Amino acid sequence: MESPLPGNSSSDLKMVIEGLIRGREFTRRLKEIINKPLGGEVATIMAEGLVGKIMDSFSETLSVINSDDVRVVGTPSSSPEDNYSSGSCKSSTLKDRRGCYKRRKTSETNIKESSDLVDDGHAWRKYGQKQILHATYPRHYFRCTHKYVQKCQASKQMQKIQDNPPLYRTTYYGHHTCRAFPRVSQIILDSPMDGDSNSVLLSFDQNVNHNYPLNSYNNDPTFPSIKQETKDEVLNFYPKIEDQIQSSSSDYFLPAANDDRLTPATFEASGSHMTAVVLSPDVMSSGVYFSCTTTTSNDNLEIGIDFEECLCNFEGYSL
DNA sequence: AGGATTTGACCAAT
DNA sequence: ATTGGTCAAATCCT
Repeated sequence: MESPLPGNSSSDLKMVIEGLIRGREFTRRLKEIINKPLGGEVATIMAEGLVGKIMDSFSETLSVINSDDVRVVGTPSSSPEDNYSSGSCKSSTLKDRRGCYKRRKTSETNIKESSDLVDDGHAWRKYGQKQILHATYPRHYFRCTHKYVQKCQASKQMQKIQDNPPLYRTTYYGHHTCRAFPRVSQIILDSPMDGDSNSVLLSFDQNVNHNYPLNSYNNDPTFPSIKQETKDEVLNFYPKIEDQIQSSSSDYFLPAANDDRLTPATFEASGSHMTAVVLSPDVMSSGVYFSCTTTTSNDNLEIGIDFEECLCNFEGYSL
């Protein structure tokens, strides 16, 4: 099998996986402590220590990911264009281009299944829907909103594969080459890199709902439609983003190397439950992300960090 | 009015 | 011939 990480050393991948495994182990221990009814002060101290270790694992892994263009899953391809067969589009007039397209060949994919439609942080534009043979539910086709403005080739397909309980399959194709960051409200991440594991501050706007609202003119009631990005949501975090898009600057949006404070993240909040998905800008198109869930109840704060998602993306690849 | 979604048509792959 | 992926006009929403 060819290396899953072209342009990236296997030692880096190994470090990422080890960091994730470490994090998972720390999380497991933390869960044990939390589940004990009477932990006392000792348990609190132990829990705090584990949280610190978990955050360290996050930071170390993110720094590795940030330092290189990690590609995680699928079959490597030399360029986005290589994902498509050569089309036979000869006419240049708009009207004559109808039906003229480059059909996707076997390309780099990342398949994800989940029971709910979690916003992956990218701006998608739906361009088609198709009833697939022997499938109960139609398949929905999405392309990156910035496909034409920034020539971003990323696309995805979403399909409901089960109703009760609901299960959705999302297949990602290609990488995001666009410079627009995932939708964020307002994020202040006081980096744990300074060693103070308790100094993580997450600030977000509760009014922004990143879940998928039902669209009134979506003809498929079983499939919620994607929330469209708003200009304000992007500008909140990168005030000059619009100017940069127009000037085609290539560097402005990139956070400084290894600067975790600028790592983009998305948040979902419902009731007392909040999920933060932190993405590395270099790999967010690869579907690599860390999921940190916090649940607040009265005076208690529970923190769970889900490394399973990350590890799943690395499964099947040998170092 | 501008932008996003819907949906039938078109085309390539099988 | 059939099927899946994409295009683009029509439609809808903000």
